Order: sequence, then C-alpha cells, then structure tokens
Amino acid sequence: MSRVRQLTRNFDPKKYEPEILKFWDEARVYERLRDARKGSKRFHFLDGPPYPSSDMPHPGTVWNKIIKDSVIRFKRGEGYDVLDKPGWDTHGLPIEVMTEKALGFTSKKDIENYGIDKFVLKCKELATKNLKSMTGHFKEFAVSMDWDRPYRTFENEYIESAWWGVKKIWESGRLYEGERPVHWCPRCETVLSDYEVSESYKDLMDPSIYVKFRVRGSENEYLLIWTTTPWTLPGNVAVMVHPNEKYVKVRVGRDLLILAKARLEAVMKDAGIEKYEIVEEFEGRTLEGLKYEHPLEDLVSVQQRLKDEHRVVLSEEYVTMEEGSGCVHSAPGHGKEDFEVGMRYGLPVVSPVDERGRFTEDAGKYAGLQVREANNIIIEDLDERGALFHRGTVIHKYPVCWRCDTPLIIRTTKQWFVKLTDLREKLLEESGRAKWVPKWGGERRFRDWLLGLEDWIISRQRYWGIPLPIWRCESCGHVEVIGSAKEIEEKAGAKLEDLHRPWVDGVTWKCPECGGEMRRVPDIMDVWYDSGVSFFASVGYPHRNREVFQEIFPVDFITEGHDQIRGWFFSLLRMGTLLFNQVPYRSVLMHGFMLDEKGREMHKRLGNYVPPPEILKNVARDTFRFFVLTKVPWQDLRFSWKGLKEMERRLSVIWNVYVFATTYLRDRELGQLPPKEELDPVNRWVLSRLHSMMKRVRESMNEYHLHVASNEILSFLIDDLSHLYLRVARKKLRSKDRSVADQWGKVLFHVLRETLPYLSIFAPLMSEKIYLESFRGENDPDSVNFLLLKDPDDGMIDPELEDMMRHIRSIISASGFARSNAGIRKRQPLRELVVVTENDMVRRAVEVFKDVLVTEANVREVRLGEAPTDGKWAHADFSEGSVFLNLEMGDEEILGGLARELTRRIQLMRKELGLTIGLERIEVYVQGDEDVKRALERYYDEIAWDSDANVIKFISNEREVPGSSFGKEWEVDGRRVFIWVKKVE
RNA sequence: GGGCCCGUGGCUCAGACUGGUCAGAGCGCCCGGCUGAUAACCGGGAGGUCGGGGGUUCAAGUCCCCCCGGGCCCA
Repeated sequence: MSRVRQLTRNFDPKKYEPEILKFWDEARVYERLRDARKGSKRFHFLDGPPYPSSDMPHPGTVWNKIIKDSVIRFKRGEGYDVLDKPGWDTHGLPIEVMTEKALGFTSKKDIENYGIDKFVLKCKELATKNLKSMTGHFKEFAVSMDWDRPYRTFENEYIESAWWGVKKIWESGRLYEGERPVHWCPRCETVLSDYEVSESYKDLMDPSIYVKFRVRGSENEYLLIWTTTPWTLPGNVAVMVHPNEKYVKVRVGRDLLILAKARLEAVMKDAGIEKYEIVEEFEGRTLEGLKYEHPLEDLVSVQQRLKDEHRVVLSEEYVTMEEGSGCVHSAPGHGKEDFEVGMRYGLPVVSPVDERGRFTEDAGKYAGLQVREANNIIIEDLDERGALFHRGTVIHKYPVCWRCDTPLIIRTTKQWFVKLTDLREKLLEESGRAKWVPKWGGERRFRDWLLGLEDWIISRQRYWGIPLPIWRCESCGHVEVIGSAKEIEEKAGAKLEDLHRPWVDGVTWKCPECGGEMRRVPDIMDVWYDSGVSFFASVGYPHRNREVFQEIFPVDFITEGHDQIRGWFFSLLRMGTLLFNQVPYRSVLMHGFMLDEKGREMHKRLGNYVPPPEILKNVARDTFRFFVLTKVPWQDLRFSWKGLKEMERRLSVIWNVYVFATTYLRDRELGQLPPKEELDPVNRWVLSRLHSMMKRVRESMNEYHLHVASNEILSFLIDDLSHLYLRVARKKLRSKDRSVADQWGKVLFHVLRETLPYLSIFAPLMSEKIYLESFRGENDPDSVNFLLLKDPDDGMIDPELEDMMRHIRSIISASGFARSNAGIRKRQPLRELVVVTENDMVRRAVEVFKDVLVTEANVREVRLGEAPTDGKWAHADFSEGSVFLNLEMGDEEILGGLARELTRRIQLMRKELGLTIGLERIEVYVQGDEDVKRALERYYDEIAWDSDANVIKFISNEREVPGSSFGKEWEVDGRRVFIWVKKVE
C-alpha cells in the first residue's frame, strides 16, 4: 500500500534547493546511480570541453550544461548507463597570456628567463583553479555530470592518447613540414590558425598608397599598384593582373600608367587628378610576363638578388575590380593568395621578417625595424625615388591577435601540417552521416564550411600545450613520431612524470640512422587538436579502456553552440575521419547563444553580463532550467528577468498542484489502479492525457526537441491537472461514496507519482523535494533520480476522449461567457444548461462528461436540445454550436445559492480558527431570515459535509449559542446572517 | 561580396521540416468570478493584413523568388 504525506504549503525553493544539493552530494546519489545502471545498455554523451579562462561561467555556458544535463537525466530515466564525463579544454594561448599578464611579462624572452617549467606549472595551476570554480557553478544548477572524474586535456593520459593520434597520422603519410605564409602574432611569437584569426578583426588606420613600378627598359611607363601594407613591399616579386579585364595605359603628366580600366576613374579621383588621357587599351592577359623594376631595390638587399624575377602574372581569383588599381602587388612571403599564385609561376618566396615582427638583414636598410613602424620610412623612400603616386590613409578591418590584440602579420615560416585537402569529399560524406538537429545545421552551414577546407597547421611556437611528439636527428634529419610515454621510456630510458614542456624537451636518443642526436621539434600543438581527439582521449584509448571505446564509438550525442560548427563539431569530424575513417558522433544538437534582454551578445566587457550567482539570488535553479529548456534550443535565447519570474510562477502552480493533492491524499490507502472499465470518464481522460504526455516527452527528447518535451509537461501539469482535473477531483475526493473517493484518490496519486520522474528531467530539485517529502514509499529508492520513466501505454491513450474534453472546455468557457454577460456570478446555481450542436462528437461529449458540466457550469441539469424559444435564457456560441443557460430562479436556485454562500462563510470562519479539514470537526449556529432557515434545512447534508460540521443549528435566540463559540456577522445577498462556529473537542 | 538564422497582437515566444480545425500561449491591460491550492486560482474581452512584394496551389506564417530590417558565420 502506498501512502503520501502532506507537502509543505509554501513553495520555498531558496530553502529546499540547497538542502537537496547537499543531500545529493552527501548521499553520493549520482555515484550510486551510476553503479546501479552498470551493465545496462550504454548511452555515450561526450561533453564539449569548455575553456577555463575564468572562474565564472558565462550564463550561456550554464545553459549549455543544462541542455546536456536534461538529456543525460532523460536517458538515465530510460534505463541507460549514461557516460556523463565532463571535459575541460585546458591548454592554449588564453591561459598563457593570462599567466604572462599576472607575472608582468611582455615577451617570450621573459618566459624563458623565468623558466619554462615554472611558467607551465603556473598555467596548470590557473587552469585547475578556474575549472574547479566553474565546476561549483555548474553543480549549483543541478548539472549531474561526473564532476569528480572529468577529462582534462593536460593530463598525461590524455596527452598520450593525443600522441598516439599524431603517430597514426604520421604513419598514414599525412603529416608534413612545409613552408607557408601564415598569420603570425609578433607579440606571442607564434603562428595562429585561420580559425583563431577569424575570431577577431579590428578597425585599424593604415596607409593607403599607390606606387609606380617602372616597366623594365622603359623611360616613363609604370605599373600602378595599390597597397595598405607598405612593409610588404620589400617582399614584392610580382604584380598580379586579371587576364579577362580591360587595362589601359594612361598619360598623367609625363608618366604613362598601366591600370585596370574599371578602376581608372576611382583611382584618379582618389589621387585628386583631373587631367589624364587614355592612350591605349588592351586585355589584362597581354601583360603577362612584363618585367618591371622594384622601386626599393637599392635599399633592400634581398631585392638585388631578384632583379630578373619581377614580372606580371595572371590571376582570375585574386584580382578584384572592387578596390585598388587592378594591378595587385604580390609578395608570396606575405600573403596566402600571393603564395598560391607564386607557386604556380615558380616565383621565389621572400619573407625578410623575424618572429618578433622585425625586418631581418635581408631587408637591408630596414633591418631591425618593427614592420608596422617601418611603413612611414618606406613611404618616404618611395617618394624620394619618385615612385609614390599617391598617399592616403584607410580605416579597414585588420586581423589582430585574439588574445593580446596585437595586429597580426603574415610571414613565411616552417610549420607542421596535416594534409586534408584530398579528404574533402570523405569529410562531406561523413558529416552527412550524423543526425543534425536542426537539420540545416549540418546540411547547409557545415557543408559550406567544409568546401573551403585547407591543410591544417598543427604546430604552435608556445609552451602550454600538448608537445608535438616529433623527434628529429640533428645531423641527418631522420624523423620519429612517438605515440606513448612507454615509447619514450624504451627509446631514451627516460621516465617522465609530466609529459609537458620543458621536461619532454630534455628527452633525446641516438639516431638509428646516423648515430646523431634525436631531439624533439620544440613546437606544441594547436588546441583544436586537443579537443578534437576527446572522443577517444577522454577514456584514454588506446592505452586504456579499449573495450569501453569499442562499445561507445561513435558517441551517441554531442551538443554545443552554433559557433562550434567550425570549431569542435568540425575538429571531431576531422580527427574521426583521419584516425578512424568515420564521423565520431551520431547526433549533434546545435544550440544558440544567450543574448541580453535587448538582444545583444552578453559580454563581461559590455557590462550586460549576468553572472550565474546573480540568477540564483533571484530565482530558483529549476526556474532557470525550465526557462532555458522551454526555448527552441537552436535559436538565440534572450535572457529575461520578466520571463524568469513568469516561469517561477508557473513552477509555483505545479508545486501547489502537489500541495493540493497531498492535502487530500495524505494518510489514505492508495493501492493499485482500478481496471480501466470501472473508471469515471474523467479519470480515463486524465490517464489518457498522462500517457499522451509521456509518449510525447519520450519522442521529442529522443529527437532532442527539448522545448517540445518541457512545454508538454508544463502544460499537462498546469492546463490539464491544475486548471481542470483538480477542480473536478476536489469534490470527488471528498465524496461520501467510499468507492468514488477511493477511485479518484488512486488515479490522482498514480498520475502525480508517474509524472515525477518526467518532471525531474527538467526540474530535478523540485521533483526530488516532492518525492522525498511526500511520495517516497517504504520500499522506494532514496532519490527520485533512481526512478525509471514509465513507458507510455498506447492502450491508455484515447484520442477521442481527449478531443471530447477539448469540446467540454469550450462549452464551459462559453457558459462562463453567457453568465458574465447576464451578470450572474458563478456561485449561483442555475436550473439548466442546454447545448445546441450538430456535431456528433460534441453530443457524445456532453453525455459522457455531464458531471463535469454540472459542476463547472454550476447547473442542476445539462441536456442536448434545440435553441429554446421562450423563457429567460442567457446564450453564447462556441466553435461547434451554442449554449443556453436558463435564468429563471425558483426556490431551488435561490436556496441553493444561499446554501453555497453559507458554506463559504463557515469555511472562512473555520480557516480563521486554524482548523484543518478532515481532522477537526465543528458545531455551527446560525441566525437569519426565513430563506436562510429553509436553505439550511434543504441543504443540511451538503453544508454539514462540506464544512465537517457535526451539527448545524438554526437558532432564534443568541443565548442558545455555547459560550466559547466564535461568532461573526455577515451580509449575504442583502440579508443579515449571524454565524457561530465552535470546535468540537 | 558570399552563406545561414531570425522578423507572428504592447512584451516574450510556440506554430513553418510533413501547405488545409494554426492564427495560438503566457505576461501586461480591461471586465468579471472563485475562496480550505489563497501574497494563490478561474472565466471573459480588447489587440495581429503572421516584415514588404511577387509567384506556385483549389488552398500559404507554412513552399519558391525578390526586397527591407536584425543577428551570426565566412571572405
């Protein structure tokens, strides 16, 4: 037999939420839950590791974790053994830069003087401190991941897994060292990936100059080029023109200038020149091979070696008629497009700039200068040599370092690459294998991105990261790639406690080819490599947990914000395809960004950022969870205090549903549900709704339509239970007929009990509180988290019955409308409700749910019929017909109304005395007019039953009232009535 | 310049993949009611040419095209 206990009346999440969190922690609920599910079918969730750049997560990150948590809870409820390991992306430049700032460093030299070992330990310390603090914030929102056993990318085991991957790539022949122009931060002194660069462009003011390159062998003929980076001119080796555009030779003063016809007017306007004359017109392609003189060749030493190289080359892709002169200055050492075209023409690559962004000796006069500082000197030198056509400035978007804001440069360096370009097709195919929610996330956005794929630079010239496991012989260049710590031990006899730099840098061994010294390439790896291998490195594969990995690959579910299409979703796909020839995840849910109340991005520095503790100060944890989970996940979400308050009110209604129900159900024997055939239609209806709700929640959760599932349960609890079912049930639960009260009690209990585990997916704290305080039986587990989601039973779902109830609702609503138009209050019973309709289902509904109509419309009779033609009627229409209320008031109606008024007054007085219904009984004494007396006589039983009165006595003299009674004078419909209530001891 | 998403009553948003009971909900506002869920709850009302225009169709917030506005990504 099950029993329930009364639930605390006050909805006070501020009080119970911390208690529940503490209970979960102390009772090790999740740990035991994981143990309990061991051996069940597995569901592998993979956490996209957040970057611990701060001790406080962004509210959007909390949203992200809540989404994950709801899926994890749901799958646990379905009985799965869920892998719920959280992850942390701990390496990389942001942590390094923060550490540098904390130590007051400005360059790599400072780090090396300080000691790489100490520096790396500081980085680790910072990452650890932040991830611990962030963990605390996530736990506050009831995120039930395995916080004690996260994967962290700085752990030796993780690094070993990553190394194994590098070795495998090497063995597949895709790892190569190459020379390329790359984005470079002169402060951090490292290469940056395209992805890192695209993060931040800033408006910068730069020179905008037109320069004349004299055609070799001519007196006064020039190619006119345009550039905003004068410092790249020392690296110039060619001029690109468009083969299919018209070019012109123009006379300006004594000079003949060559430029694109389409740009002529704009250029002359820019330069403020009004007088010019076209002397010749030709196709761009005819310029191919035309040689010219570099204007600074006397100053730049490397240019003297290149005298015969400078010439015109063709490019359709990179010459635009949108800006410039149509003659594009090309420095293959300082531009990706230039490099590509240069390769095609076999042009030399010149990049006379060092890692700190200073010109090298090759740059002659400019050696030692910071490149951006050299701009003006170069411009003056051009002017002195008569090569400057026009000088201006421009404000344009220019890439800066995403961590330190230093303007980036492009310089050519040796880097390690992974060849990907030939994998484009395979990646596209694999990306199509994953289920994307929403569909367009994968289909359009992702595909577009994959089409622009290039080889991947995986080396970085920094300290805090996974060391690139490449060793090379200093004498013969022989290369070995290492896949584990054990290999290091075997080769070098070194046992490393920490696989990071600088400790790993000291490991050397003898070259098997020539006996020279094998030394590690000093680079570390791109952090996107770190998170990209998480699908196997998080479990330590292949050095550990091989069987587990076989079972869980590919992972079932990942979810991150839409910024991660090009980030983690892609890096996982890339690593999955490189190492296992397949996409490593089955389903991806792409979620939106959290915006502020005005729809702008939320940022600390914009000051519109709401720290998670601030949210907790104002609303319940479950409120925030429900708030975010009821929104369409893949759209951006607007933070809203108003919205949160509103959600909190809805949760308090749910709480009240349970309070109300337990008030009636407590201390009752609540056994098995009676067979369906014996049930009242309203009970059959509510059970049908219960199973429909469960079905819908299960289906939509499995589709990752979290908003559908969460709204479904809200509307079940609020619209169906609170607004309708409980109103009807209230009277039935107190029925004198034991079998009626019993049936309704059992059904209500059943419905609320089965709903609890469903509710706990979204509002785990509230569910737990209700479960522990009221619903947990003697043999039940000690936490709601252990409960399984009951499977929906199609046999219990009756769509027709649900439809009928919808009609009943509209009839009730129409009858309310008719009443309010006629000015008759709801408490006043009326004689008759006539429903006029042609719709068969409505007619059946009226028959089936007559009881509901009688109580909800407060009438004595309900019948189907024709529109009445005589008498006093109030009338209103609903979608399938009309309702008519008989307004004629006989004795029956007047006395009935009076009886309800009297009941209500007695109830108010009971309450004032603090008496509990069903527990304490009373005696009532009433003094009033003849109607009051008659109402009391006729409705004696009802009034006495409703108010738990042993006796109700109509008196003519006040002296008949016992001394200790509580008396009050009332006015009821213009009548004076005295009521006394006395508690029966 | 290219791609993607969004634009539904005063506010916040469902509905759009699978055209046809989809013009909805909550809040706010106005009117009324209920009263052992009560610093709650219930009913009703006003309010939207579903950003604009064109097209497909017997039928279009829903599909197609163009434009406008907002956002994101890329170049």
